Amino acid sequence: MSARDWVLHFDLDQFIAAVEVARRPELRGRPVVVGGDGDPGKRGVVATASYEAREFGVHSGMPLRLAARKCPEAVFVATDRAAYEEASEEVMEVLRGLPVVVEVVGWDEAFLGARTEDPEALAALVRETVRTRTGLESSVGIGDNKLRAKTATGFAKPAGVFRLTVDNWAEVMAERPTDALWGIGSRTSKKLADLGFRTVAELARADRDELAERFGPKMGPYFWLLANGAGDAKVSDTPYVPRSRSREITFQEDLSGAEVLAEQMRLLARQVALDVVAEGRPAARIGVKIRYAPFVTTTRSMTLPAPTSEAADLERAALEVLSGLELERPVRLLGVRAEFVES
DNA sequence: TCTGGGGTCCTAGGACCC
DNA sequence: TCTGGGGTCCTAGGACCC
Repeated sequence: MSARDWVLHFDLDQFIAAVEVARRPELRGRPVVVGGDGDPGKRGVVATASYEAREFGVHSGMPLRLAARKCPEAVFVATDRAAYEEASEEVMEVLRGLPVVVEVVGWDEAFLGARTEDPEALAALVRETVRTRTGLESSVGIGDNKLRAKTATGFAKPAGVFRLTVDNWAEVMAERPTDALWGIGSRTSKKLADLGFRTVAELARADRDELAERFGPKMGPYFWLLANGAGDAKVSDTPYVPRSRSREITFQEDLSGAEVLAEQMRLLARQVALDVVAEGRPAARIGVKIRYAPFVTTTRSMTLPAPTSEAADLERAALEVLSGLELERPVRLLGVRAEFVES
């Protein structure tokens, strides 16, 4: 067997719940639900449920209130971003100590590039090293590109390894619905079904021009490539450069009135301004998001007269954009986003 | 839905300019 | 006016992911 390039997709198992259990060992083996401020009576959704909680039908994105009804004996824990960022950084450092190129793609995920004869042995080494150094369980997908590695991880979980390449892509994926593909969600899957493409195999045989007609010049052909398992195989450790920074808040009680909302917007804009300064690059655009009580969401944005990192400028711009919106109806969410100058 | 928060990228229409 | 054609920028919204 000869050495060749492989893409591994590394993914921590139930990451957020695992971090909470690690610092509160008495939670091990119990249904744990992390989300919001830990009060299932309040507005908020599940960030991560432990496998024990998932047995009750609790999953990410589910309203906390509903999770509490499905699993009354669950332990509800507040989200603690700083703790997850710290744990994530620790794991990524462990990965960087291994003979792989590490491309971080989220708190709990990274692509690993490596040349090896035995990718399963490498995957086992990665999992074992992370477990002994951090106590966290993980799964690894092995592929000949990022799409297949990422997809493989879904079959590797929990605490396993799975290989998906050109050799078994069709065998594994052909009869699955199109939303099994990374990048096709429920909306697109439904539209594809309306065109007669229900499975990955059907989409793989579709006419690219027809897809471009329906989904646009980039997305249409891209969906076809996904169905055929094609994709980028380059793993890069070049540091990630963010395009934007945003802050948003869902109020526990709906708010309304120009003054009340402007005050909330000032607080959000100041936070974003701090994020912009920390980033060390000026913002070129400011966007405001408002969600009214019936969950109807509107966004408005403006290009700044000149790129800036000044808190006063960003705050003024956010308030100006906000003032163009209907503010007398009950509002459940306000958000603000700063977009950086393209680099 | 009782529906968070932080991101990315694409699309399409209108404005504007030559 | 019986109103070309192409390029670029701006903006709102859609879709997806973790």
